[in-house]
Amino acid sequence: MKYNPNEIEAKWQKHWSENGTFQAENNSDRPKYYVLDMFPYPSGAGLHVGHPLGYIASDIYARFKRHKGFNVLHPQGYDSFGLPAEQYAIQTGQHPDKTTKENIARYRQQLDRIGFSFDWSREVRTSSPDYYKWTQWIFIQLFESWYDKDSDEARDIKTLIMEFEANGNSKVNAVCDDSIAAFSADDWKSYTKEAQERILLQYRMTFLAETEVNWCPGLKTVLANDEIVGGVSERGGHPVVRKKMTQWSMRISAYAERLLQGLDTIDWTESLKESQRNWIGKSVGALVSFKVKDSEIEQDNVDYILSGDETNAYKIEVFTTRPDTIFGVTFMTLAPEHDLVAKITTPAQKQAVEAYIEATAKRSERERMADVKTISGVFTGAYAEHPFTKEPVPVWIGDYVLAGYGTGAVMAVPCGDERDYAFANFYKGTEGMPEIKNIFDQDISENAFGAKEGFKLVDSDFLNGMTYKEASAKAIEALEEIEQGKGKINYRMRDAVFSRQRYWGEPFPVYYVNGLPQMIAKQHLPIRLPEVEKYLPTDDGQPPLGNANVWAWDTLQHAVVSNDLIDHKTIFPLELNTMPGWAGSSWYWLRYMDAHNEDEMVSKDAQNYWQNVDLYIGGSEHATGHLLYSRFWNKFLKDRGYVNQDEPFKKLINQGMILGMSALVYRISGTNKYVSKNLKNEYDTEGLHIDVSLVNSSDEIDTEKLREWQPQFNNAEFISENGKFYVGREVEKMSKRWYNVVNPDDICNEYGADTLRLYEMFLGPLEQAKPWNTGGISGVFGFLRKLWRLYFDENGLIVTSNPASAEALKTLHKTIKKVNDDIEGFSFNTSVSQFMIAVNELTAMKCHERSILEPLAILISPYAPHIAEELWEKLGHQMSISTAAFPIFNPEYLVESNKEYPVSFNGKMRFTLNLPLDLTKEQIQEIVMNDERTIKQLEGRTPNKVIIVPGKIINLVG
RNA sequence: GCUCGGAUGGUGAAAUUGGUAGACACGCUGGACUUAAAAUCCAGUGAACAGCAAUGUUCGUGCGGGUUCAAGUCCCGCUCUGAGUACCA
Repeated sequence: MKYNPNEIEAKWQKHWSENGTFQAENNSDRPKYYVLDMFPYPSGAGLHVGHPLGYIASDIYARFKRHKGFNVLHPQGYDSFGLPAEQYAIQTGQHPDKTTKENIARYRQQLDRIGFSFDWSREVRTSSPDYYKWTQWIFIQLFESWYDKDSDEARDIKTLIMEFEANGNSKVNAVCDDSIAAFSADDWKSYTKEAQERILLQYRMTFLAETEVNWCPGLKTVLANDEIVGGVSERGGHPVVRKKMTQWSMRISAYAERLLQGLDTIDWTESLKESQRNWIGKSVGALVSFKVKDSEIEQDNVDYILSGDETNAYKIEVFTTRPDTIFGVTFMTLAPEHDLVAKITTPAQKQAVEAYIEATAKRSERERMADVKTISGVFTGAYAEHPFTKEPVPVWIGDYVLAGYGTGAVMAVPCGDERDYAFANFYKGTEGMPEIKNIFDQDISENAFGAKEGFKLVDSDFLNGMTYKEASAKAIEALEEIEQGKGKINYRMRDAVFSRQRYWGEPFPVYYVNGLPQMIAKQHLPIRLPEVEKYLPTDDGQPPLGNANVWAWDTLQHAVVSNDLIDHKTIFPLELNTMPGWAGSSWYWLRYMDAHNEDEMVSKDAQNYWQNVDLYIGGSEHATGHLLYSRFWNKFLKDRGYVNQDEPFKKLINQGMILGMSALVYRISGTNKYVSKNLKNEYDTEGLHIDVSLVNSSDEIDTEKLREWQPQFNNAEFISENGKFYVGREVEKMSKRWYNVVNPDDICNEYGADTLRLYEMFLGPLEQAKPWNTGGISGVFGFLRKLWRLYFDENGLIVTSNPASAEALKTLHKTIKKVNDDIEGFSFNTSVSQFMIAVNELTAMKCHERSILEPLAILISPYAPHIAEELWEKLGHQMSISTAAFPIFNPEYLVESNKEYPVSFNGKMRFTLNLPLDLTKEQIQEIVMNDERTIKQLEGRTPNKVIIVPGKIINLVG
């Protein structure tokens, strides 16, 4: 009987599917284990061999845990809202739902061929109304919550209303908009309902606000910070500009500290945690307020006056991480967009300041980023007052200060900050730029002294002689005393914009009454995406949902009705934006626990049982997007009592990317002649990508096939070497564009899924990026055939019930140990090696004993489940091998009586010596010293020292 | 610039708490089987030198130092490279 992968794989895939072999139980006595893959976006291109890498690893782990007696949840689904389907719809007019479903069908087919043990009965799709109903519901929960800093958690908005009714907002310590006016309980009660709603909107966890957003004109939508890479959109590479728009926002900043602290409790790679730490960007320092000299009181600008302060001047608030350097302040710089600029600029400087602001506004974000070297700024003519010395401090504007970080203003201390130093030197000698104040006992003639240690403060009044730590604390204390500052922790992470001007996303369950958002009650969800004729924004710049004709909310019928009926009395317009791509992916792991629950996002029972994800495998590109938002939503849902775990993903592993091996032919420039790779340097050539499937394993191509591949090669002339034509190879990302995509279906057809699975694991460590190279696949395929031949010959099963030899038992137990440890350590490549070693050894022993081959089949089944099932069945078992217990390692079989000792002289290994392990050091030394090879090596010398580590090595020194 | 990884044969890569560097596989070379090829099987394969050979010697884990009886592994200083991030006050 021959090993025929295609036949047995189809058979077992059908069997698993029909029998629901991998369906997880929600109420089981067995311990639970939750293994999750990052669910795919079903693109039109289908899967390439890189996609399954992480899925294979997680599948091995899931199957291993089943063998270990766990009730394993290993689900899969689709992140099926997204821009590509929408853009395809714009081009072709096809409904994104249709193309998405087609793509999903193709993905499913490809996934099924690889033999994953997914529980498909729990499949989720973010674009399915059954699912996004709950995404909408979570949004409503966020709207109905506020963040209480005192209890450090999100709470029901009703508790806030009760507090307002009882005490006004004076005692409320909330994460909310800046500059909320104070009001008393009586004030609150006197406000109209509308005014109250406007105030509440400033406290809600998700809120509507006019915010400066990243607007991408090319995509006609706003983008989140994590969707922008190097100043351009991640998708499409379009430029991005700043623009003010009214948008939904998420108060993720409320969770900054908890998101940071939580990292210490989870088992993720250090680099991933570091990315999140950077993104959160905590800095500890102080808020300092500087009075602007000679400025007139203007009560309409109360925003800029510290509450409780009666002075009648403008104040510039700055954030600094170096309050210790307060006496080094030489000037101040405001961002050009800062609101105070227009108010404090002197008439003499007005023209210059306005010209500068105009010039910076014109420069795109990208230009500003690309060009960080150029120093520019303008003096406003105004002076602020130093809080302690009362000396005048000139106020400048400059685009090195960002409006979006801190307060948009800095106190410039050139002696301690490179940027301030460069700015001061650039404008040295011009009006408004004084001499640099040096408050360090250090030389700053060449560079600023940026370090936080290794100095003593001088010329700093009451801070003299102190270190960074002492002086910072003292300065903050003194600032608090004069009410001109306080200690402050600042986070770089901004609140997340949650509105997108797109069609293919979750609609908001929101309608507007007098411009104020109203939530639609839970029982009327989901609010389904309306049909539109065009998927583009409307002519007057409304998002695509502006094209919908039936997109109004009838508050009496509780139904979506035609826009014509809008009367602003009982029928109101619905929200036109949709939710961003990360909405649906920020809670999907919870839905798998209870995928068909129509009444709840997830039942308490299901959530209590499954808790959170034990192992999550996916790409590192989601470090600051999906993985941060998911942690945020999870913590929010925990605060509100819907989940019981602080963190969604206990352990996380990033699989490395599988890269493509592009093939290039070299064209002699300006001709239609092509030269074989090794001749390319003799000509002036340019490389052209050709399809990798035309190339054999020796990088050789059949030029006739190339002629047929694309018309440009029809009449080409090929200059070969020794009758062969070679292509060049280059490692690049797998992409249609480079013709280097390898489809897993092709590998399954030729070798089978088990070979694909083993080979992807054998390629190297899971986390490492690696190029796809089919060169080594024959070795893995050969291994499976060799494995098969331990069980079968041409005539059938050859397994015996004879007792196993000690040698065979040793091989088996060595393998049990290694494979068990490797899977637990996610070192899948090395266990494939161990399987090969085991099969090579057993073949050499002619071992066909059931007592060896049965456990061996179980060991291999997580990796190569189809062949393992087939062997298991042929060995006479009725139940799926996935129900078999993992073999138990017995160290007794590995006990050795002897050790092949390496004998070294001065650390260099010269020969080995086989000795019983129970010898004492003295006995070993005696034998070694009397060995003729030792005598020869020593040439009559006596070693100074003899190192003997029993069971390890022998080393003679001297 | 900052942060976190990585560097080992022709190739992908192994190497527990420091203890025989290169497991396993690909490729290559030679051989067996075959009319031939494919497939399969067997042997060899880090480099250099010496030897008919068995074998021996030297070098060898990016570079330069150090600790140690012993370093791919630990420490110090570099180079290159991948990824993330960036005027963050």
